[in-house]
Amino acid sequence: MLSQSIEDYLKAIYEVETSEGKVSTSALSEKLGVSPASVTSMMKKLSEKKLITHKRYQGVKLTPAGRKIALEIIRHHRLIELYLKEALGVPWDQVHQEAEKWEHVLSEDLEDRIDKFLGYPVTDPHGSPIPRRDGTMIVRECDALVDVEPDTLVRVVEVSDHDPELLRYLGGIGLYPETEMTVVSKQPFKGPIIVELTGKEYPIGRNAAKYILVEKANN
Amino acid sequence: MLSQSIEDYLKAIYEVETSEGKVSTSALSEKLGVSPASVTSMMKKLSEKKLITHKRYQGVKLTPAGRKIALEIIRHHRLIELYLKEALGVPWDQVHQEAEKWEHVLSEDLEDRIDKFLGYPVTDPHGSPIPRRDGTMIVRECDALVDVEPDTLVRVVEVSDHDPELLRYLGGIGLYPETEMTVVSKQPFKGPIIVELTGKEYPIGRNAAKYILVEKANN
DNA sequence: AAACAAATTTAGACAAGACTAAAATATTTT
DNA sequence: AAAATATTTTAGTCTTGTCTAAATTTGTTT
Repeated sequence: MLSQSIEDYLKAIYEVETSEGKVSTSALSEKLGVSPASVTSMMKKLSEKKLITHKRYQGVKLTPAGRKIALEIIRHHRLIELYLKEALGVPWDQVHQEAEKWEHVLSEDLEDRIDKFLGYPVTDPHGSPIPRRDGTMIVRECDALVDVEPDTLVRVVEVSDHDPELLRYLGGIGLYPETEMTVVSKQPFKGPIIVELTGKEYPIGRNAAKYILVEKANN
Repeated sequence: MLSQSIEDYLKAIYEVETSEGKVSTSALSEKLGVSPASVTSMMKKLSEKKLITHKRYQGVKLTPAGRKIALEIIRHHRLIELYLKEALGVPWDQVHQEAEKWEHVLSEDLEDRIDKFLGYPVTDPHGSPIPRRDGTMIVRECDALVDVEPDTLVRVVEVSDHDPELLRYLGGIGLYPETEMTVVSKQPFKGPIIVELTGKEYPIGRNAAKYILVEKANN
């Protein structure tokens, strides 16, 4: 059995690996809220357990075994997020923090029951794909909203679940996965991006727009 | 925030206090599966936090603050047990171990949602009363099955949730809380107790019968 | 290419919570 | 009531996961 700490590190490594390619000590340090020194000492332990490969002063990489565990935890996390929303009506900005704790103590049996209850879902409430039990996961082509040219009709694919305040704002304007909207303009001087949905225009900050993934809608 | 360990100790102290009156180091040691020395050192910590009172070589007692926390954890535990059974169909012999882990990471908000979903229930799947949010709990008069005289019609009130095998046996013969049955006989030489329900007779070991609480049915 | 800055690792300390072995106290037996 | 036994506590150690401060390596300037 792996400790909650180890599971958290593996998950963080997976996420950094996916979003940035390279996994540096400082990236993990910031993501996990621990000191760089703590990260290094955990990296040593994970190397010994053959869950990652680590070259001193270069980054870190998951081994297949490490990746499998990371995906199991992420599967727990995302199933729980969706379950809490569907079964108990927890708002989408709150499901993340609840899942963050529960994911580490979910049994395989309960995982299967939840999966079945939800009808073997493919994405969580934020549009993130749910890894399958066998450790595979569907990857979709999509762009960050911040990179989309004005006058494009897009469909929201995924929204990062890490900032509850952003999620509340987006929920408030009706912006969810599957929502279609038009990018109206990008204000100059790093100003906000203006999108139009349900006939109204809303501003979305450049920084927030990095965390909203969209695909071009075939209009 | 209290550690999971501290919560487990407080819960164990509450349970021993309720079932045996005196709370000894050795009782906690056995219940928690840790050495007596570990118990003593934790007792020191809990005393400093004013959650228990501890007289050297005499036992230990919960303070009102300690009892409140113990009851909060037990409330979590029992709500979760019932929720898992009702919402996800987890069999009653498995809900305990799942709740044992989840109880420590359940938020107040989710606790309330589950409570509401279940219609503000009063007992868990084993018939144990669920403490209310304010720390009060209904106590019922009942006898251990092992102490009941033959030829009595009784109603099952509560069954201990600690032995999955016993629960599977009892479930198999249809013995649940609320079930009515007749104590037919007590076999000599510490032999089993014979009960009759749904027209059939079943043996129940003396030891198991200590953990089945019943009340006389007004027949 | 040397100097500076940034990132990473090492060294050493600490808190929590467990352990074993030995000492102290209670309890039971004779 | 003294001896024997059982229980509890103390003393000291270990592991996990964190920290700070200092040393090392890498990357970036000039």
